[in-house]
Amino acid sequence: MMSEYFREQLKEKGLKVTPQRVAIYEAVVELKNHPTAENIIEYISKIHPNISVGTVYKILDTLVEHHLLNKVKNEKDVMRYDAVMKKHHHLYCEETDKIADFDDPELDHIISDYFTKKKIKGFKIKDISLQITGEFKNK
Amino acid sequence: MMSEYFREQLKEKGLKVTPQRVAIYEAVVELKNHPTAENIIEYISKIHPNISVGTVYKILDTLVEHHLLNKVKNEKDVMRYDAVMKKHHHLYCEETDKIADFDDPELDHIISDYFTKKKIKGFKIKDISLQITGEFKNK
DNA sequence: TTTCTAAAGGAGAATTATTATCTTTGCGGA
DNA sequence: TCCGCAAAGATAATAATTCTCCTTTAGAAA
Ligand SMILES: [Mn+2]
Ligand SMILES: [Mn+2]
Ligand SMILES: [Zn+2]
Ligand SMILES: [Zn+2]
Repeated sequence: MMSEYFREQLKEKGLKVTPQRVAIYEAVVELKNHPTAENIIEYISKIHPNISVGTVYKILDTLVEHHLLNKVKNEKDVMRYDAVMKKHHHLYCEETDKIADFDDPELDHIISDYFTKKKIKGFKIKDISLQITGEFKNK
Repeated sequence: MMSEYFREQLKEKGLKVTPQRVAIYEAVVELKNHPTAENIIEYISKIHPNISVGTVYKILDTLVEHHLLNKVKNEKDVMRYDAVMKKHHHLYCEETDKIADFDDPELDHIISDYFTKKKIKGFKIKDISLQITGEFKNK
C-alpha cells in the first residue's frame, strides 16, 4: 500500500491515523491536476459517502500545517492542493485551469547561483518558485 | 495630476471616466503593498464615503480586464491588486503579508535565455513570474 | 480485551470574499 | 441642454471556507 509512508508520518507527528485522513491524502495523490477541496470530496464520496465538507477542509489544513500537503497559489478563489512535497515549479494553463508540476534542477541551480551573487537588499530569501503560465499543446 | 494618464487610458478603451474609477485607481497606486478590495474601500471612504462595495469589486474587475490593473496571487483567500503593469516579480513576506515588487532585467534575461534553449515539451510558455518568499529585514 | 479520553469527525450554521440583480444616477456625445 | 446607455448604489445571493457544538473513535492504558 502506497499510503504506508503517510500513515507513518501521521504517527510521527502525533496525529491520529483516521480513514478520512488517509482517504483525503490518497485522493490528492491520485487526482492529478492539483485538486480543489471540492474535487477531493467528489473523489472520495464513493468510499466515504458521509464525509463532511468541514472535515475535508479541516484535514487539508492539518496536513498542510504538518507539511504533508502543500497549498498551490492560483488566481481563482479556490485553493488547490499538492501531495508533491519536493520543491518544484508549476505550469499554469489559463484556458483549462490545468496545473502541472515542473521540476528542473539545472534551472534551480542557475537561479540560486544568481541570488548568491546578487542579493536583494533588505530581504532574506527563503524560497523561490516559478509560475509559468501558457498553454498545454494538445497532441 | 498623476492620474491624467489613467483618464486617457479609460477614454481610449471606451470606458467612462468616473470619479469612482479614478479614486480606486489612485488608491491602488497610493497604497503600496498591493492592496485588497477592503484596503481600497477603507482608503477612499474619506473621499467617497458612500462608495458601494460591489462597485469597488466591479471596477477592479473592469480595470484588470482592460489591463489597467493586475491581480496578484497569494495564498490567502483575498485577492490583491497592483497598479504596476510592467512585468515584474514579487517578494512575499509570510509573516507580515507584505508583498513588494521586484524587477530584475538581468535575471529575466537569464531565465528567458534558458527557456529558448530548453523548451518544455507539450507546453507553450506565455509568461514566467517568480514568487520569492522570505522576510523583510527590518533595518 | 475492555476502558477511558482527548483528538477527530459530522451536521449544519456562520462568516468572508465576491458576484449578481435591479434600480437609479450621471458621463459624455449630439 | 438633453438623452441614452454605461456605470454606480443598495442589497440579495452565491461560493468557498470556517466555526460551533455535539458525537464518535483511535489508540493509550489498565
Ligand atoms: Mn470566496
Ligand atoms: Mn473565499
Ligand atoms: Zn505541484
Ligand atoms: Zn507588484
